[in-house]
Amino acid sequence: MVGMNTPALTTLTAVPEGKVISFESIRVACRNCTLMTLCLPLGLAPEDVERLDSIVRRNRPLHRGDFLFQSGDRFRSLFVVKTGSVKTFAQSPEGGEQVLGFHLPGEIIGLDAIDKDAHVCSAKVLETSAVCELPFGRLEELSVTIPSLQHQMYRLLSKEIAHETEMLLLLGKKSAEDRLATFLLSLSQRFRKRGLSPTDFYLSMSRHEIGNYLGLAVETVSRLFTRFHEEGLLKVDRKHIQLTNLDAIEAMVIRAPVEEFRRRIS
Amino acid sequence: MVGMNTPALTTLTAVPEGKVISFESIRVACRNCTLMTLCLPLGLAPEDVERLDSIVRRNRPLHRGDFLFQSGDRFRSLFVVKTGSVKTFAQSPEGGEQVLGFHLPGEIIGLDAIDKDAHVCSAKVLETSAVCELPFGRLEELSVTIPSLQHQMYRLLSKEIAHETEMLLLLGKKSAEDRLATFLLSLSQRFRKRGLSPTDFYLSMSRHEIGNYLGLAVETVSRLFTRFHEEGLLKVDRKHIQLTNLDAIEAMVIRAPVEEFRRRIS
DNA sequence: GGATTTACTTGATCCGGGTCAAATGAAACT
DNA sequence: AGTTTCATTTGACCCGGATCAAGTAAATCC
Repeated sequence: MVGMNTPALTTLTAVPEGKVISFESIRVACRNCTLMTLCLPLGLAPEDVERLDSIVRRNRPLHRGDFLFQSGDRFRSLFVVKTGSVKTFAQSPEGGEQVLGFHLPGEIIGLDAIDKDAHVCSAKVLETSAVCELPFGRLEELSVTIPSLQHQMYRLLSKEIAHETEMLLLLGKKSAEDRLATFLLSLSQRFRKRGLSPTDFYLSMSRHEIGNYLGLAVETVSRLFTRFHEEGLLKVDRKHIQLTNLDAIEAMVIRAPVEEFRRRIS
Repeated sequence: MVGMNTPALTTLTAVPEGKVISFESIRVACRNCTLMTLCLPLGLAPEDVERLDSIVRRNRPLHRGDFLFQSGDRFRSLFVVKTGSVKTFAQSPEGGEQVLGFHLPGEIIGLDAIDKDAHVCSAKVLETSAVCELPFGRLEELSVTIPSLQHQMYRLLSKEIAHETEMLLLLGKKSAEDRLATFLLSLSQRFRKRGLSPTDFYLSMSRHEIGNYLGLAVETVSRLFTRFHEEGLLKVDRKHIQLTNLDAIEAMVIRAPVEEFRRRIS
């Protein structure tokens, strides 16, 4: 109980469980944040980063199972994952749940709540995580006076749309195999951007959550991991993943749907 | 060749094919536009609507097959459908194509291009349509000086994210039957908002395009239309649809995934 | 440490919907 | 009007992945 927490995705955190994190350690300014290029400040002048910095709230670390917000909550703030990981999901009245995304450090959560001024999905912490809170009212005020911040906000929102479009393509067209490969490749690339190993990492989410996210049954996910392992694409041990043939996985994702193609030669 | 064009979705347009539309007829100000509550001006003061109006470009009508833009094009403007309909789609190098959406009057296209400053999908006109063009640079300048416009832009972008999230849910979880029902219900509701019949309309897109959009084979779409017809849910004649039992279709969409539920009682 | 619970894996079976093939029907072309 | 072309429908068949059913292994609880 005193040891390190699950290593899942937390190479950046590595926080002893049970101890309260020193507030000093997380009270760093945006300017010093390793996520600076991933997060909002991208493309802002130093003085504007300072102003943005002044509205950021750095809350104490959250633990597995904690909610950032729940569907229906009044929308007050955007959240940026600082360390750890968070999943977002929509739930239907009957309890059915659709995982919408897994969010790594530097990624922003809550953009879908601006329109209705209420959260339309829930966000749950997957492992001990630190999260920055950006009160949206303040952010909006600020963006009125900082055109480049406004521009970044537009870009951010637009990027989210483009990203969801990719997911639509994934769920609409690709096979189970393609989906898992795409998922693993996405994680790999995101880890790389964060200076972590793109080939050796821990999953902070369960097989069930992966399946739900990809529109697959748990059993299918499990079988695919086994098959990928047998085919030498990766090594799996519980939540520990090593991508031993990243090229093959990339190739698997790249080669696009061939249906139309085949129709044209015949 | 001289008669009315296909009635598909064009109850608002009804433009004689071959004749150039009088520019006067489309050169109405946003303030008089029937789409005002659907489009950007929502929540803007009259004087701000005027300013917005001044940057809107009203191009001559486009015809079936015309592109608003193609994937890879430099991003310059957002587009608002004024009359008619437009589809957006992403294409993979091999020619595979994924329909991303069908856009009706008042709906905005191109929001996913802001981030990369280039279009990431293509937009093709499905029937004779009028489209307003909003040069994004101008729009951004304007939104710096009009906080409420900025707010509307954030809302708009956020709404698009929330909408795509719903599509993810659809593609990730639901059956073919649910998908088509959801699609028809969505059209119905959008027609209602535009003052058109929610139960009697023409489809401007082909079965193939519907199937592609919903992640289904053409044959499946066709069979479902037949089955829905047999079950008395609707009448189909070519592209003409009459929803004769809207309640049943709604019920079909509402009842959420029950898998988890069943697991819990056992 | 042993018991219970929960997560994951593996095998067997089934079915929704994709694929293939062909017929029919509209629309466009000559 | 007759031909070509493309869209849609319908039928037959098949397969990927869901579902059902155990079995196994971790993690959690006493």
